[in-house]
Amino acid sequence: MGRALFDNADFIEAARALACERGPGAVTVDSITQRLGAPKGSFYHRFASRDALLGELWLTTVLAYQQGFVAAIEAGDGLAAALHTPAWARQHTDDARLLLLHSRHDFAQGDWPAALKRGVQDQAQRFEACLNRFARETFGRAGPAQLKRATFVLAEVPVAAVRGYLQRREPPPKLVDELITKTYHAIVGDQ
Amino acid sequence: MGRALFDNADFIEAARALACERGPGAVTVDSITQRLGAPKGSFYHRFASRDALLGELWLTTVLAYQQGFVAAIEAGDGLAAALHTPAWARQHTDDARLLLLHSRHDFAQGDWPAALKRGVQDQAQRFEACLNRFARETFGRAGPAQLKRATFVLAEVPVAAVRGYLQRREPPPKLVDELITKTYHAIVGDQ
DNA sequence: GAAAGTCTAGACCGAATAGTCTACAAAAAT
DNA sequence: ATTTTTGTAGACTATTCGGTCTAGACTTTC
Repeated sequence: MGRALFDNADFIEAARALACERGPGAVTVDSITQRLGAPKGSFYHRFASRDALLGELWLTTVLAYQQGFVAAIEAGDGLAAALHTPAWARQHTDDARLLLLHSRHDFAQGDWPAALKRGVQDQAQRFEACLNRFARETFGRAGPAQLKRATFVLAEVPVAAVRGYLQRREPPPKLVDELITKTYHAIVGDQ
Repeated sequence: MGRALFDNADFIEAARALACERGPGAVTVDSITQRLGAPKGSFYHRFASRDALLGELWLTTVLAYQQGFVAAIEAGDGLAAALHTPAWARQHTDDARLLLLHSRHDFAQGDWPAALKRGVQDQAQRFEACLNRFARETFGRAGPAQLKRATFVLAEVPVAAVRGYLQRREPPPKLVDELITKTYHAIVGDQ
């Protein structure tokens, strides 16, 4: 055969499924191509390396996640930003498992392609900007302590509250939202 | 030479150092023996497998961590149990990095020796018992919702609050205790 | 319809790594 | 002193995995 039997998305989708089922470590080039019935050459015709594929998978996932978060912050609604994590986890269980159960480092340890590296930097910077903005608006300034408060309330606590359910492949119950909300008010309400 | 140049602890110590510096994935039998200047045969004379060594490392570390936690619960002091995590992280930075920055699964994926498996089960059970006791004493009963509240307040939040500092190899500041304490009161104070 | 470009196909290579095996040296037991 | 036990020593094996390379099939272009 001589014409496209697969496209980039096929490979990424196979990788996503594998990462979700058996963790990022199980995403090998062989396992991807095997699952797809594609030859190895096809893979390397499209992706520079395994890291390139995994990096792309990670970056697109984190961007999808971050979108709603940024929107909530830009709307000035911190609580909505904090509750975005459980909401998103309910809608996109697989992606949430990918993102919140593993660190970026588990995806690609070696040499990311330059384009991806920049993409990740941009993403991290946008996230940081959100935290800064929230810290300023809520605590008056954005020193280290205020930034930690913001991180705690917007990111650390929501992720921690959701993780156990993701591990057991259960949707986070409404109780999670209650815990996040109470924590939010306890920290933001009286700094 | 014919007599013990090394003992079990030497290998475990080398493994701990490697895991702390470069993550559990970098703990290979070769890297351990190389660091120690020991031959491979010496390793396998003492440990059944790489997983056996890593399992032992993980189990001893988690037991050391858990000790203070259990004591606080048995003294009926939930807040002390919640604050045990940052306190322990300050005193045992390396061990804390090991334990709180990686999951048990990162240590040994394959076949744990039976003795270790039982040890881990016992440990998990003791931990679960603590959560149960706290849930009953604090929320009246120990249903799923009360257990989640207990886990959130005693484990998930403290670990989440501390993680960022461990990643950057900084000791968690007092602010962390404040955040944990406020969260604790917000959840426990008015269930 | 010939040439060029695109994609499939999979054998092959080199590095890393868990684990084995045999030889042997020193201490302990007899 | 001799035998047995214990542990050192490291070459060797098997496997897994990322990545390369060459051959060829199909499409597009001219």
